[in-house]
Amino acid sequence: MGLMLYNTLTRTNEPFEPIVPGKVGMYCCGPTVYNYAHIGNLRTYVFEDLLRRSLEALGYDVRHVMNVTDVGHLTDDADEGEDKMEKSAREMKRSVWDIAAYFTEAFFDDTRKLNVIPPTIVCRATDHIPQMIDLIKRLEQRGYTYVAGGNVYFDISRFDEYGRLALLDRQELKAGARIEVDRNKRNPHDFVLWFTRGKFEHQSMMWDSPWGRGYPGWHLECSAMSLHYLGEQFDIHCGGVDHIPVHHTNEIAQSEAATGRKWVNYWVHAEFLLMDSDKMSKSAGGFVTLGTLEDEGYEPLDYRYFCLGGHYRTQLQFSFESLNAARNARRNLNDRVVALQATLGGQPAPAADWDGPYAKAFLRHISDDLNVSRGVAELWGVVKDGELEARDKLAQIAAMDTVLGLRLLEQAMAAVQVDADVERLIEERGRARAGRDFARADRIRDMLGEQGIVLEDGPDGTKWKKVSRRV
RNA sequence: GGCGCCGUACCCAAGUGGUAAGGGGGAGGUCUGCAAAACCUUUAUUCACCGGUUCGAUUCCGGUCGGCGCCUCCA
Repeated sequence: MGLMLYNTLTRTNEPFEPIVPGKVGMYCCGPTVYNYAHIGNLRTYVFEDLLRRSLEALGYDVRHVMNVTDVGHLTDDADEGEDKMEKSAREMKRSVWDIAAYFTEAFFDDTRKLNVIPPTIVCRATDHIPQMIDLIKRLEQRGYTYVAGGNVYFDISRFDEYGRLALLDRQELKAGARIEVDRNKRNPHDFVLWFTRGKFEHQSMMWDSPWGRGYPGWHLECSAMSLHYLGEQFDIHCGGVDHIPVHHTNEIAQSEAATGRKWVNYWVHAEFLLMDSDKMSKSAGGFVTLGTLEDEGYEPLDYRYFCLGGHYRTQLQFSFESLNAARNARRNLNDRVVALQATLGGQPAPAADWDGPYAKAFLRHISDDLNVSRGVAELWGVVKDGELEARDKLAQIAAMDTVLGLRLLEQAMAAVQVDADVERLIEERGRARAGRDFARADRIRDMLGEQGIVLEDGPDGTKWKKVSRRV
């Protein structure tokens, strides 16, 4: 069954056809490492992970490239703003390099906790300055640049297709609506490819270039690195919707001007997470991180499950009430999968089976522009099915979870690891109950409860299971 | 001002030109020393509002009201 993907370039759902059969080149805009990622940022990375896992489930060999922006990102783009890295470094009294290393690590800690598969290649902007300089040279040779006030600019008037992705030609742009127009620019939408020294004081990350010592413009790195790692044409480029009008628009201009050909086939954008009917903003401060959630007693995968509840192209309303619902749902799900695994009596979890009816339906929904909430409904369907054998259920669950990434089987296997001491205590409690020594029986149950072992007395005797800690 | 998106039960959230997935929460029941769990049942005659097209619209079109995003920091 073919994958349909919504392509921002055409604003329609299109059948996905890779350039090379069976292989997918995918570039995702990564974090700017001057602060922790907030959960809104993280939603996008969970979405990208979902896309990657879906492609793999459909049999594609995915080359997933993600950048880490560790330089040259201004608080505004008007040649006036402060460099975010420098600002953060000053505030934390550390070097920009330390800041970058620290927050890069923090970012990957978060994504690992969210069970996001690491990209095939992670590339740092500062490791690819030569590629960026080469790209500017190519643009210069083809006549797409001009130098003004010490900076090298991209001249959008030379690129006819400029703004197609964002439908900019259909907009009456209010240039300078929010910031001062850079007087060096011939067109308000021209953007800087290379900044030279002297623009800002105390700029510590600088490199030599044909245009003077300085540093690259923000958009340049994504073009330079994606061209470097994925070639002059590749399949998918992802990012948040906020990147459509400027960042991705400029990336397209740079890349296609340099190569003279179409660059990316499918542009796929994730919508925002909203906080109190407002988008969550990193720069505005007061944002919620994964650490905040953990401090509140949530597990990272609760947040992943929460993200899976909505479609990636619709704004998702965050609230602790909703996150609670997600946590409860995931606990129920985990408990049920543990119960299924327990019936296998210590045998390993069955291998993923995509041929079952639920798994098939799941894949059909996922293929429909990643309709994951519908997919999750199929997961519940198989879990609650009254006819299927536990083994069949688990095999289909295993298949679906390769896409959902909820670690369902791993947790189930861990939970059913029988601890001899626990078994012994249960037997002891059984004897106490038989002797109607309920005080002693309850004491044992409480003790086990503290270890996350829950007992359930039923007609067939006492069952027990390990559950996630109830906070 | 321009461009784009959205408005579904108590909450989150899918979806379709032919009569509303799923989860959470709530309610009732079975079971039980108690509890928990499990299981069963139940929870939108209705999809912001008003018109239009249609045999039929929540789904298409127009308008109104409300919300959100973008228009050079943002995932």
